[in-house]
Amino acid sequence: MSNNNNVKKTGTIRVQSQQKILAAARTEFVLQGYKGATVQSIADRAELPKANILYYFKNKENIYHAVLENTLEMWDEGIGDIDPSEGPRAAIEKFIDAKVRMSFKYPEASKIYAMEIIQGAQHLKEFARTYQRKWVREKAKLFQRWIDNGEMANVDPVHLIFLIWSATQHYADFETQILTIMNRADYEEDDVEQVIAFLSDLILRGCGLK
Amino acid sequence: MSNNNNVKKTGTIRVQSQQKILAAARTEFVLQGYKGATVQSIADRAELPKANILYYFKNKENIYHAVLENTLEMWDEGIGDIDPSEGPRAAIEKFIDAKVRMSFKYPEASKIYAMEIIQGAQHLKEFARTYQRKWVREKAKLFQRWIDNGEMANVDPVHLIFLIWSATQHYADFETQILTIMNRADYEEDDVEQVIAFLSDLILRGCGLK
DNA sequence: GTCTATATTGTGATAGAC
DNA sequence: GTCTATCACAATATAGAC
Repeated sequence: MSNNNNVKKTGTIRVQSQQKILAAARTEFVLQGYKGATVQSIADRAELPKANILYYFKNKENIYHAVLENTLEMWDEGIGDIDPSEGPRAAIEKFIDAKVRMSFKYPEASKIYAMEIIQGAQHLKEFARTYQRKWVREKAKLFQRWIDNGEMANVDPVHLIFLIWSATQHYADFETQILTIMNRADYEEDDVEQVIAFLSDLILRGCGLK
Repeated sequence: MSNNNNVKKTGTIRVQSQQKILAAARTEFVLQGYKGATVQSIADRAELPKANILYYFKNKENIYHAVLENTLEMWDEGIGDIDPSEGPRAAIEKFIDAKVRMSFKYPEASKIYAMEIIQGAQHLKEFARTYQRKWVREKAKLFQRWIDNGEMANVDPVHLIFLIWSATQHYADFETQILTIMNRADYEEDDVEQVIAFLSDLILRGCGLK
């Protein structure tokens, strides 16, 4: 009876703390890798005692799982879907647009994902096997139909998807290299639009759509 | 005097052991990350006692440095140079060809490199700042001249280089994902040629060269 | 729900016998 | 040059006081 009235308040602290922990963990996992990121370093970045981290997430692997899940949800939402009726040009344009904006907005999510794949995708083989494979096959079929109808050049649809993935994610994953080469400290407002314009232009022309 | 005659033999063992260690280390660093790869795991993979690893390389960081250097040398050699006199079409074709073959032949080198960049490139900022920046600016100038001469479409040369890098390295770095999506266990002979054909075709057309 | 203290394990690195 | 034994330390995770 004495603490019935602060259930909600407690819940808010819980959610806030978990969010802070996940954000801190994402950064640490990117900078130090899974093994290199210590629970202590995550705690320091989240400005919470180490024991609290383990109170909320039980162990380090659970934190990593939570971070990965979070990342995949983003991947899923951010891409949106392709509307078959709009034709190849609009479809590719929208797809590139969405992926580039995601890369610039959530570079850490892209990096976590990339590292996971590079290291063998131990934690998300199932995701690629089921969800992604299906997604790629569906979209590839759609592109193939457009090719068969003479609406775009005869390019391999699956490799086209890989090309768009790699070219767009590159701006998140290789941020450091790109900025160093361009002699800049950070990306600027214009960069997103410029990259979208460049990639849309080149890829659409490459697909015989310009 | 008693062991004068086996100096050469000893030297060979040294070189052989170092090569075995570097190969094992490269694999471990890719699979487990810098911190996750232990000296013991490298020793096990190289089939040598742990103490021998540290005898040859002093400490773990030195092993990693040696692996990185090795990787950069490959990057350097593999790409070759662009001959300004051969024109944009041959230049881009050769560049794509070289990069794709490298990716399929030395996927681990590409992966090590990618992880290093993603994590902030602490060990090779100098490399990007000096060598790579110069390389990109030189090549970009060359492309710009071709554009100004009307020999190719007006695409941003620096972003074109990024696109070719990302699209080609993708087949090494995201190997796991690509194979899973294509429902295959390994790459096959034909794959290299197919990827080269796809990328050359799309990018050349994208540059107005087809 | 928060935090301190600590048990336990594993790692990098060295000393020293062969 | 090779390898065994060991040290010093850092990490995860838990127990239990508040």
